[in-house]
Amino acid sequence: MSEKIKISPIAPKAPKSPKAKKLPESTRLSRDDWLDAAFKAVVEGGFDNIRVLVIADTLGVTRGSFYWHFTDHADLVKSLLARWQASEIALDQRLQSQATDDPRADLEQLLEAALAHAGPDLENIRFELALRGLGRRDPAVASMLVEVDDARMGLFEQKFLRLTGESKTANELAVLFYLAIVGSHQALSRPTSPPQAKTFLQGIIANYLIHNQAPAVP
Amino acid sequence: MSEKIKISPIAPKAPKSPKAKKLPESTRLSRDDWLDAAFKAVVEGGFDNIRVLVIADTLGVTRGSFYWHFTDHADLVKSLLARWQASEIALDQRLQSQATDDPRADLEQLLEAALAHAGPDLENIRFELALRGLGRRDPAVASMLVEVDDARMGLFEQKFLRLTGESKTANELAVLFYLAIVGSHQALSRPTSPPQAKTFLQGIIANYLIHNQAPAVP
DNA sequence: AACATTCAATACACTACTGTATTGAGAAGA
DNA sequence: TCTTCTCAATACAGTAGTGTATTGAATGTT
Repeated sequence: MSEKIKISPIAPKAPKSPKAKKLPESTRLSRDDWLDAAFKAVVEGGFDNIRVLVIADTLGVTRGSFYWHFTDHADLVKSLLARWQASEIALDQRLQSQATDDPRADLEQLLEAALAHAGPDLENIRFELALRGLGRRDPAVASMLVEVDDARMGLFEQKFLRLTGESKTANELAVLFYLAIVGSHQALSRPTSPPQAKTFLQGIIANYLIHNQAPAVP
Repeated sequence: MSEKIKISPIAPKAPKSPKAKKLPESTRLSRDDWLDAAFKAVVEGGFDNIRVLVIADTLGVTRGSFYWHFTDHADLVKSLLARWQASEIALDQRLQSQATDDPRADLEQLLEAALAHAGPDLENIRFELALRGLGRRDPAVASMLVEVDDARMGLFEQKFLRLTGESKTANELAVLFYLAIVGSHQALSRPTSPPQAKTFLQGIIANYLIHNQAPAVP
């Protein structure tokens, strides 16, 4: 073995960073704790903001912890993506199981889920937007997003079909519905967006696309 | 003066990178050349992908050139943003001056501009999405985007007002129109998006929001 | 030709990271 | 108690990037 190492730990004192944030009362960290912290990093600065050194600081530990829970940086990102996708699938299934006999009510609920799913500080929306950003450079991520989007579109289309009875317009309305939701995500994620913005956008979309209240124009 | 430097240029030979891309035939570089290269870097990998060392390589020069044209990295980014905003304002003014007496035709043109403005390989759309990503972390960028969005919304609203004659629905339709456009940007920027996707989305938006062809649902 | 400007190359100093190997401390079992 | 896991700290090595100071080569200018 190599003898190039001779560690003399002079003073293994308190954790050097006094700014350690919301550590769950000096417990050991789990893999999920790291994933949660990485999630927040993404929400705040996109996927390029996942830096294990920085996250370790915010968790109040050193990178020694990280490399025990994960093999490397890529492993962290991969796990984060997997966890998100799984939760997304679960949400879709939950929504599907909650279907009623009123397609309009169902669509309202889907809309509510898409916008209210935002979570505190719009975390989920911001994460998803960051994810779409990553998808623009990473084909694997892109195809994952296509899957998720297709699943959602499937739900939309199914409801609109029951509403219109006609396949083509159902598809078109579903597309428009999807575009409006994605657009809302962008709009809501703007730092200056007021709290009532969500209700406002939600109302417009429901009004025009679900309840078809578009004014008759000559 | 300090005597710590003693440079002995052994062999100042050919530009070390044989992969120098589309350099305009061994001319000296201008500030705009750097901005163009930075633009492409953003299109490909977002604003975090602006690295002067890397861009210098693709341009076939060293960073010595960069630090002549720009004071530092921040200067490059700032200039890039300024250039984009200026071109965006110019586009808006051009569109406004091309107004006809048919608000529907005008809206069609605005839609066309918003989607076809894409440019080769959807460069402009991808740049704008990256910009929105930056806006989520940088308040200054965010407010610049609000300005640009407001200007666009102003155009939309004006046209829809002439169409409906009623202020509230005009605003709502303009919002929906805007949401659909931003959503389209996301959809089109997906790597797997086929070329006819633009026409497809454009048709739906025009159909439902400009020509009001939504099917009557009981 | 002499000179000044413009742009680019080089060397150097520095920072911010990742990854690896090893050690250490505390909890859990035997 | 002794041992074994589990998790975290440390030291070290390496990479990728910024910024700065200086030199150098072309290209005008007079």
